[in-house]
Amino acid sequence: MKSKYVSIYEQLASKIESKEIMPGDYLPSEKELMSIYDASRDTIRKSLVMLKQAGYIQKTKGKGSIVIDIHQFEFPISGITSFKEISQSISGDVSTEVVCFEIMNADKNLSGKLNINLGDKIYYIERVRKVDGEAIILDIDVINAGIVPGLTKEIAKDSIYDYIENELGLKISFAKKEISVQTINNLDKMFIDLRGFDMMAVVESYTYLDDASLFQYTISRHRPDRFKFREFARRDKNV
Amino acid sequence: MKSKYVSIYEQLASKIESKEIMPGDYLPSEKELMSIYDASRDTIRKSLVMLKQAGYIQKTKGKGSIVIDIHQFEFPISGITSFKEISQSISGDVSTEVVCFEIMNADKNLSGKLNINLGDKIYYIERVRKVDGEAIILDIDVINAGIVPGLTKEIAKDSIYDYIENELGLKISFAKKEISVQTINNLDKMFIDLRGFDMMAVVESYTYLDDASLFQYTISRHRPDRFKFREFARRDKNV
DNA sequence: ATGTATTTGTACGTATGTATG
DNA sequence: ACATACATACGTACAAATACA
Repeated sequence: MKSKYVSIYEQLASKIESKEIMPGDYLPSEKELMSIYDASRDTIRKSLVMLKQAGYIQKTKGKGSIVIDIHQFEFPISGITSFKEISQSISGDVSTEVVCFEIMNADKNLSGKLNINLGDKIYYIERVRKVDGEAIILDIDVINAGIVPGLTKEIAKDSIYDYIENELGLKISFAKKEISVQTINNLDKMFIDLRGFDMMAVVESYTYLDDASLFQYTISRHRPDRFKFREFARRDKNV
Repeated sequence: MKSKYVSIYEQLASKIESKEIMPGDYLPSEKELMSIYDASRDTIRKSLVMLKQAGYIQKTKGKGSIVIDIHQFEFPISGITSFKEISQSISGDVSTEVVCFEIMNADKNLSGKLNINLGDKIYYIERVRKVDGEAIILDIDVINAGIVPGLTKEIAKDSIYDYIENELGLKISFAKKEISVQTINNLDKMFIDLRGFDMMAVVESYTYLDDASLFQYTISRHRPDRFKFREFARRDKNV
């Protein structure tokens, strides 16, 4: 059962996405929204906080909530988004090839990354992402098999996140990410259509479930000409 | 006057930073926090939402709020942070050289970036950032002089954000950022100690005040071996 | 310049629902 | 079954910033 304030957030966000409410316009006041959606001020304000954090609106005391123009021309790449989810907004033919799928015992390096004991079961997966037939991304996933059991090569070819959330019913909650630029390595040379590039944009992620357990360490290596990372940030974190 | 929930957030965050409350520990329950800080549940929950968004804690219904270990080893580079603020957490000798400071009329390109009229007054500033004597970052700032008047070369050498917030009393509120990797250009060759690198990590930012006015467009070009961008992201945006 | 209405921000209270142990 | 803890949703009151007559 979805909560009321999330539902109101989604309705307002979709009105903004569809340009029914344009950038520069003010939303109805909180009082008006209360009667429009038959909700208390508390509920409306929670929806507005979500809109604010997501970069849809800017609130000003005494004035109102204005729609800002961040969302109109591009989709966000930041946050926690699976490749399958991202690929839906990419124009072009997208495919995934699973070039390595192993269940193994964690060595010293990998057990450290996942904060588990030496020898614990993990999945080690390498996937190449192709856009319009060109191999441009190499994803290396290390997944704690004690938390995420039953993975198969077929699932890895489709969407691991989909399996975790919809088959296992687990909730992916938060991630720490680190972006850097690194010189190419042997895996890049083997699997990526490098086109002469000698560096790769690298996103390392540690991803956690809602019980704060770390289940995944990912290295995502992108050919630099096809890499773009977008972020919406707020200096003032108040709610 | 700082609000109560922000003050409680700061107290709890500092207890976490200082390891008085360790990762893995649970915070006192909301009920207990109410009596500790003599506050209502609403106020406590606002503080906890801030802690959650900032990556300090994970909340679980029925259990409590556990401290997670994201903040222990590193500071975030993401968000809206001035170079002066970042440099305080860098070990090493940091300096800034203002290699270009001009007030000029916006041409077609720059007026488009700042969403102003052709010919409006802007500041165009180029700054080289050195760490331990080595030039590793080139920052190019285009600032709307109608919104941020009175800039000087001296201010640019110190901190423009400091001037905007503390001298002009304006509030920097949000930014849209885009990270990419680009081949070096003539400015890089002129000002950066390239050490043979032929690409740069580039962060483009559009930064806004709290009245949703766009005042700054920045291109920050980093030598790739010294570039690192960290983000904390949540898949579930509820408040 | 002043006062008033509007709008958002903060703080508190109460009740009920849902997940955990 | 029960107690505990967080989540949602309703309400009230007042403060602070803004807009306007």
